[in-house]
Amino acid sequence: MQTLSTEDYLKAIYHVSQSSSGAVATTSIAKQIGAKPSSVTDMFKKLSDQNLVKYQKYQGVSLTNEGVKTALRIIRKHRLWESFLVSHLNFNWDEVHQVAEQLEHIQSEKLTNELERFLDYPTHDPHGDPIPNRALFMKTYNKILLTELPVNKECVCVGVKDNSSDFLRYLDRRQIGIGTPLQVLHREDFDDSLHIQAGKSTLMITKKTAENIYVKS
Amino acid sequence: MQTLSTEDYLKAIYHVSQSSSGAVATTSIAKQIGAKPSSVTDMFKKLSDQNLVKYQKYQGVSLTNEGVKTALRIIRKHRLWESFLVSHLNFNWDEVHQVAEQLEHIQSEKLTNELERFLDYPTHDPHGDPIPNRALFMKTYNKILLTELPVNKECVCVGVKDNSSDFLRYLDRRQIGIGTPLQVLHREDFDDSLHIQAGKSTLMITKKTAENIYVKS
DNA sequence: AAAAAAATTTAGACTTGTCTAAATTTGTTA
DNA sequence: TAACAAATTTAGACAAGTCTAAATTTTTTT
Repeated sequence: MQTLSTEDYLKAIYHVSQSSSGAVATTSIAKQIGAKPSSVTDMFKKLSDQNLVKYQKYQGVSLTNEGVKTALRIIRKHRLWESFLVSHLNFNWDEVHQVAEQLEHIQSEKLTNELERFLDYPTHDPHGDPIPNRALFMKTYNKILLTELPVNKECVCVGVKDNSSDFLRYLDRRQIGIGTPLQVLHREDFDDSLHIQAGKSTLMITKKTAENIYVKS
Repeated sequence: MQTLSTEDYLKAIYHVSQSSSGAVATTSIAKQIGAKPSSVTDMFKKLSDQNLVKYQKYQGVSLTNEGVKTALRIIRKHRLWESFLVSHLNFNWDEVHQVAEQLEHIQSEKLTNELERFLDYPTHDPHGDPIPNRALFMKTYNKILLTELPVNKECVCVGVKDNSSDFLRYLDRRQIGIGTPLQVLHREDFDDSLHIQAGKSTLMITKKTAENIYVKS
């Protein structure tokens, strides 16, 4: 049974370890959590005492099996709640994160499993991220960034890298969402901007936009 | 913006003040919260500093208007979540309390209001307790204890006084729930036990049971 | 490889909410 | 109404989680 704080740390460590290789550094967690590095060191020690991370002074941490499981349980709840908020409570995909950050800490296996059933066992959340099932297994498809897609190849938007409200609302205005069919019509060599087909409309997006959109073909 | 703990105290003070008159005593809150009286005194001072209660040393507390509002906002969330758990997530009425105790602290007006809409503006929770609406107003009907009902008068079960699992599961086994039509067929003078009609079956209940069932006629 | 910079840890302090034990106030009873 | 009992408060301590400032280790640069 974890405290709110340890759960936040485990989740942060999991996310950082996913997007970089090797041990997770003190500073990266400090940034993610919004705490000072000294506080992070303190917490690393506590997590280590509980065998949730492997910690060596000055060398960062890595999650143990138990730590991974705990992190995935929280991520599972987070993404199930996000799905619920969007599908039944009229939240937009840029509004759900803050509330899900709270809901992910609710302790009740029955609640989580019943929520999953109620939502009909969703495999991905509103941002396209995979939802761990009861056994904490999740289906990841072979997604690539839109920048890596060959010109004229058809694909479908399956997720985003940047989850900021600014970006998500921008996509909303461009009518791009999870499931939208996309196709690169032309890549401009000058500034790497792309002319794309998005659903029924054609539009221009910058390189920065394209490298924050995941697609599968 | 309150902490988990202050919210628990405000709710406890509200509940105790509803079931007794005058100021709320330190000990009664200590019992309700499961803390020592000295801790309660500390918290009374903090709540008083925030103008959520009126506190006079050795004289207990009473909620200010702001304190009542805060308590009702928590109770509103608690009862909405209980309703959700029972109506959509297959929880029984004796299982919801513990989870709702956690969910009631989630901070998001949009969430609360959308949940209320999703549930179609329920006026009472699974135990028959009234749910404050957005304006924190709640409809209380003129309920009486089953012990006070005249023999042969028809009525409907609208709530329970004791919310323990033991009692609620007992009622489940007897097939008595919110909305069940009840009628006292005979009151036994010897031990105050009652023969009642509950829905389609007749059964005997003790005085103790009858004085924990609310009905309206 | 020495010096400088960056990252990390330690030490000591603070806040919140809790506790125990002792002191004080209120109430109850003889 | 004096003495006792019960309720309440105070004083001092503790745990969790955080911070700042200083010390230490690692990494990078010259």
